[in-house]
Amino acid sequence: MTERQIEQVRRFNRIVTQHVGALEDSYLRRGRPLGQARLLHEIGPEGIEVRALRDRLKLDSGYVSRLLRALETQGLVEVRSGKGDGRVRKAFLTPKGRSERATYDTLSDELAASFLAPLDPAQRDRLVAAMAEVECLLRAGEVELRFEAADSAAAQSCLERYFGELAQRFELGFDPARSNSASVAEMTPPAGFFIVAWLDGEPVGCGALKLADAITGEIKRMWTSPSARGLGIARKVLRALEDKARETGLARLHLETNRTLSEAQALYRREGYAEVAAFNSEPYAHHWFEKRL
Amino acid sequence: MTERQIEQVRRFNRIVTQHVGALEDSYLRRGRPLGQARLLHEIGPEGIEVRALRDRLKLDSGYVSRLLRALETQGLVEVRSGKGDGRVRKAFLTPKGRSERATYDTLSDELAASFLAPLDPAQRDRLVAAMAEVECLLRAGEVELRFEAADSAAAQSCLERYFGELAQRFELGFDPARSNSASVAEMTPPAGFFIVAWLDGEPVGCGALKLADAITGEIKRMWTSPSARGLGIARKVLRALEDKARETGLARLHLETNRTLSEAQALYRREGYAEVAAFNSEPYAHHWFEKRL
DNA sequence: CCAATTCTCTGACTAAAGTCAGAGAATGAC
DNA sequence: GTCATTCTCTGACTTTAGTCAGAGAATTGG
Repeated sequence: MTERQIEQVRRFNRIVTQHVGALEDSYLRRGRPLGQARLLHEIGPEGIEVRALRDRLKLDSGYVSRLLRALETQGLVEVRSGKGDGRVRKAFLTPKGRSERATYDTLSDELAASFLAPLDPAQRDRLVAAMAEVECLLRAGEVELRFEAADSAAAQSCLERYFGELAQRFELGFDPARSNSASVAEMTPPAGFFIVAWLDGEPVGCGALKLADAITGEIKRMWTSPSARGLGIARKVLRALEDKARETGLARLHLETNRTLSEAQALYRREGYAEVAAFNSEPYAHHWFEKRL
Repeated sequence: MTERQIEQVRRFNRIVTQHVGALEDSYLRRGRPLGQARLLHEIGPEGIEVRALRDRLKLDSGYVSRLLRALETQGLVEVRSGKGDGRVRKAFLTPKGRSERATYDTLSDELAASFLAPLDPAQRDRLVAAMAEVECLLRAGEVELRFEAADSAAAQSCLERYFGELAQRFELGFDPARSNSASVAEMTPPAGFFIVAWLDGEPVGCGALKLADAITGEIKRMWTSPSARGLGIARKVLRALEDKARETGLARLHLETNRTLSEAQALYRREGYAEVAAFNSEPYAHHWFEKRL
């Protein structure tokens, strides 16, 4: 990365914190100490466990307790023991607290509007588009890949969602049992690998590498959660699997895909996979690809 | 502005403050109280007058004084009376303070780099471009227009810089005396108007409207500071002058321009000015424009 | 030269933010 | 059933952040 880029990022940081930060502070605290205001926002309409609150805001337990007491005496919050574990207490908004939060919401809208107000419509569109792009790329930067056991909770949750989606998208539905196998055993080292993409502590994508023979690997189970599309997760996963394949000494990778998955095909072509004749009889496949490593 | 836009701005605010804000705090304070850290950054390599410091950070005079004392006892800062006015004191960084600031600089670079690091080169370019766009548009939103007396300090500073630039750009140089007049009197209500664009308390652009006859106005002295180009300032100034012209009951606007000022011509065309035959003998003009209001 | 003003500093505050060491109840492991 | 652990809370702090009133020097306007 170049000096120019770093310079731009720094300038951006400065300007944006000035704008957002300065305004947020004066605007959104509504005369309340920052600590209390933060708590109030963090307690959603569903309530939140006190320990979760502590965790999220990274505050001392005594401090949180005191802040909650303050909000309670203002009649904004109610803390009561939830059902289940009697030690854990949960904070809820009272009606008054809810309306306070609603006011905050309105102000937050106003703050956002104040960014747009001085601009003309064309500039507004540009600003919004650029903000979406920044947001998307910052989030993309937060994605973390980790190889996981194929039978881990995260892996299984990905696979379930993946199969569910295939069932919806394929003309004929999808039944994993009819498809060529990629069993847990086949995706467990050293027979294969399963990788999970994480974002904000949630699994949002996956992919698997299955060693077919001494020189051939198969890419399987490539999936990205709809909530995390457009962040380049699939590409990252694919590249990570390719690295792993190279490391393992493989010379080529195979994969097949269904014609309804056009984004996937575009990705494979972009990443250097060439369409080849069918190398297996996967019933759900319409295209077969190969890449030499 | 639409709900979708506001939603996007809010999401952007949230994400960015999380990223920048959270990191900046823990990263850049280096164990120092925020107030001290802010002061340390604001005292540049040249030193800074204490009152300027107060102004910039909007802090109480007693508070600043105390913070400076704290930095002094840490050996980071030295406060001494400057030459000239004996009341005004100026804060300077000691060598130790300078190195402390250098460390901060490095960390700030690292922070910026941490945004870029997880991305691939194409994504980095996209992020940097989007950040530049956001920065530019946020700054554009901060521009303020004010009608000012044509002989005010701001107006004169703009005009001086404007003439200086013309002298550089025109093949034949530029001598205001040879050019068609737009004297202070002619730009003073009700004979005419002078408008100044402000950004961060600095004049960064100007424009004038001179009433030629009962139905005709002339646009003159359109200029934007090089430091503020690309923010749409000229367009804003032009539109404000047009509004003023309409208000005054004018039916058409005239303006002329030199062939070297191609951006200006593009602007005039975009804003609905049509090129017409020369309506005066301005020696520096190559193109004459008219717009019906 | 005098009076008003400007600039910085100190003393004396208050409020918020945050830390630390337990106490007391509930739970989990064995 | 006992003991260690978990979770929340209170009391007793410290440090930051920020305000206010005024003192004392230097400067400016007339």
